Amino acid sequence: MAKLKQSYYLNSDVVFLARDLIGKTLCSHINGIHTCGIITETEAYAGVIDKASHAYGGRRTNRTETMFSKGGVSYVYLCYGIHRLFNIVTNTYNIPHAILVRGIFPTKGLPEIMKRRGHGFSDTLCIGPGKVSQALGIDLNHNNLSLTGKEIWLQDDQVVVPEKDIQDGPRIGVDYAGEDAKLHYRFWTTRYDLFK
DNA sequence: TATAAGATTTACT
DNA sequence: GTAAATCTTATAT
Repeated sequence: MAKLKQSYYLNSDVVFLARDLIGKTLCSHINGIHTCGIITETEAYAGVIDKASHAYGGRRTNRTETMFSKGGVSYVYLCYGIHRLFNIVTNTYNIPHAILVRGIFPTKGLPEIMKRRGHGFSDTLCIGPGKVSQALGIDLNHNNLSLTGKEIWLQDDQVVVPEKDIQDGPRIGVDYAGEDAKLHYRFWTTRYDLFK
């Protein structure tokens, strides 16, 4: 296994990274439980110029502060008062780019994942941003954590997803963002057979 | 100080 | 298909 280095997250092209993350492995080691999953779906949020981003126009609050950090940390926040959404902060200090992880394919600790989710296995067990966090045991305490640390990290398991099997389209749940809602900043694959 | 809306999921009809 | 759960932030009084 090869843990992704911090330099990987400093890339200034957040859309490129969102696509590149498809097929990478997201891991957590929380409360002594080790779980991993291959990323199957992401969305890019391009900071101050992106109406769908919390940081649009340079908005800076206690919540968005994390996104202004240097790339390579986690951004976890509460959505609808219930769900914890896990993001990967990219680019350099003061550039609030982030990538939302919307789906994973479980590869390690499946029993623990099912227990945390409270459901048996299904194709959609970990598909959906709130479900990903729940499956990996991520909560608000894991905001602003280094992604090269011991609790949460990403690694490259040399899984190759062919270009043609990565699809793109408009982001979900951001209709309020006007023209920016139409941008193809969402990437996903359905080739789960590659990960087995 | 108050109100509306949100990067969602789940259960029920 | 519709609604409920539930809380932070932003905008307005």
